Amino acid sequence: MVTLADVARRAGVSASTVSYVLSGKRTISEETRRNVRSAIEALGYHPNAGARALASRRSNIIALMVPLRSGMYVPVIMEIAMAVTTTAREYGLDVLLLTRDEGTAGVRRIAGSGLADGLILMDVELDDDRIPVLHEIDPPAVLIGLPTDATGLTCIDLDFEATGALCADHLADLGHRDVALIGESKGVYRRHTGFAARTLTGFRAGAARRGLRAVYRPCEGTYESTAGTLSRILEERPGTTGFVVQNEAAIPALLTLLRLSGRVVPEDTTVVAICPDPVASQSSPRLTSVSVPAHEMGRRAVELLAAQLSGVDNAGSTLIPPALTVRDSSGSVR
Amino acid sequence: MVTLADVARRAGVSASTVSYVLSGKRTISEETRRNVRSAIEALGYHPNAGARALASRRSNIIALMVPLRSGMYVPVIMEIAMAVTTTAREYGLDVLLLTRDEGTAGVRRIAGSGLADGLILMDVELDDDRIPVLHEIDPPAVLIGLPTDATGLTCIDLDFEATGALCADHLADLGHRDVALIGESKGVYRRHTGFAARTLTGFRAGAARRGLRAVYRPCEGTYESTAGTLSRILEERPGTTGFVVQNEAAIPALLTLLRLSGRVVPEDTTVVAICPDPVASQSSPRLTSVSVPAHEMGRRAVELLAAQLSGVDNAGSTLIPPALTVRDSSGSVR
DNA sequence: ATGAAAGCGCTAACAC
DNA sequence: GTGTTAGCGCTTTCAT
Repeated sequence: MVTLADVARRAGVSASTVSYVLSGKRTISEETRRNVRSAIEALGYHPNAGARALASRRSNIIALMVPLRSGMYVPVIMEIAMAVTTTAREYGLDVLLLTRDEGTAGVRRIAGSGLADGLILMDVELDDDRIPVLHEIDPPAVLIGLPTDATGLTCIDLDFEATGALCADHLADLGHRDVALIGESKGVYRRHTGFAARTLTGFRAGAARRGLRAVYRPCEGTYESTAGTLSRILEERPGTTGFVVQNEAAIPALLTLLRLSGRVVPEDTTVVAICPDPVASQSSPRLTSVSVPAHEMGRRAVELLAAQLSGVDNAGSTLIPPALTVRDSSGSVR
Repeated sequence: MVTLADVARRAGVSASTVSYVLSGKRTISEETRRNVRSAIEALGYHPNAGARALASRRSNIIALMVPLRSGMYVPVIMEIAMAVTTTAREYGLDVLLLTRDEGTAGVRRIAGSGLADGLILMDVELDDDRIPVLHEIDPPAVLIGLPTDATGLTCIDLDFEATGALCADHLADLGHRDVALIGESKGVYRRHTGFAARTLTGFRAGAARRGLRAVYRPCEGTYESTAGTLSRILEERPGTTGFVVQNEAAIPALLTLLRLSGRVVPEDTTVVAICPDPVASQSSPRLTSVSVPAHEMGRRAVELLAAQLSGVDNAGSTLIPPALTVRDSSGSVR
């Protein structure tokens, strides 16, 4: 193994000089820098991560805690994780992958061991059990999602309440009177996952404000459950012409079922999806949608965490305003 | 910060004793163990990861390199990543997430810095540029996928060649004569990704053996491209009644398109998918499929890597035999 | 602009 | 069964 001492010897300088060339925390003469650089190159030196972490009390690793339950908005999770990883590298950070099922013990373990310098938590519930632990040990952390009490925490999320309202407004603008929200699976609401609950709240409020009759049904996302969800909505309100779907797994099934039931999108039925853009534009017809800006959320979470690591206190919630893109599934009602 | 010395002082023993209680590498009296354990508990001690890595030359971290290109068989990647992470924890290992775009430099960086003790590489191409680096620096590593030359490497993958043949056999058994493989996007083949190429080889060989006429078309997975792919297949071979789909993104579109073209699955057309089980059983109709055992691949990759970390040389390729599950999309031709 | 040296918190001989 | 101690490879004062 090549050590810093090896590099120093070869470059004819002291160990500390090599260290300072690497960190840039001291002014180094051009010549020395060149010598050191070429010694590093020649020897194929890589600083030892453990030694560096021990001496500097910084691992340059951040932990990302992702939901374990597979099947839950997988594309969104994946895109966030990729955005976090690539952005982290731009800050010289690596990403440690933790699953949500490590729970509070995971947060304690990571913070306590110094394995990571900070955490990014996904799948945040309204009353998340990890939050008391964050207050207790107070590590640098960013939540992707918005809990009920975000006091003292740094959060970033799409403004799902505004998203729900925006969807209702769009349907109202098109003249729809009876609208329905096809939501995530029951389990998601039971766990009081923030985004689902907030979307529903916003949708109901928006619908009420615009005088729409709104119904809501959770949906597991399978073909059968989507069929059940849809038929119950149409039983209860046969005149429903506007649909908002928040469960991307249900999208293909919903479109097929509407077709089979003789409803034509967008001529007599409008569908608005809440999902990543690629999902919306790869459907047929291409769906009007509010984009879940997964990449941006991941990137900004890292930026916020990196700021904390350099001493900035950025507690507070950032809610990304929703943007609705009209595609080929929006039709107006005469 | 609580250190091992703090624990030792409180328990009235030496530092090494605490260390040995933790590692179990020495026999410790019941009483001492109890004292140490309760001191650890009382102080909320967590061993410092950096110090431990430095002293033991083991980080207890493994690196997982995943494809960056989003949209590529995302559910499979995600399921593998989750299986890797949970299995790793059972071995006391943490997982560092790297993206494929760090390439060979990433492999060098991780191995050189001692950040991770070993690597699991996904998205392995037939002639992968990371392989020479693996041979050069020879870190513990497992490839998920099968390159052309796997000499000296530990690989695990589904036996995609047998998978292709199995699909052809299933269609032949049902009496189909004209069959088609709807594959991954062109980019996947251009990059010589192993699994796609091997499936095609196996499918062609199997079809030839059984006297089937087989066509193959890549497919981007969008609705439009699936429509194009399907219509070109039917132009070329209007009598095609058996389809194998390897691109899970194309599945909903394919089913819709077949329906629109008046073909009824499984009455006059059979569809076999190569995808994770949940995808197959959530489609309508539920699809006959060869399961991509993502969870098993992730778990076994970690097991193989953990074995290497404890000194076992397990170079060689493990090909998981494919299993075909008949569901509601298989129909026989009279 | 550079060096010398004291740790960082742990592991693993080496003692007894 | 337990203690003593010498590092692991780096960062960072303190000197000059």
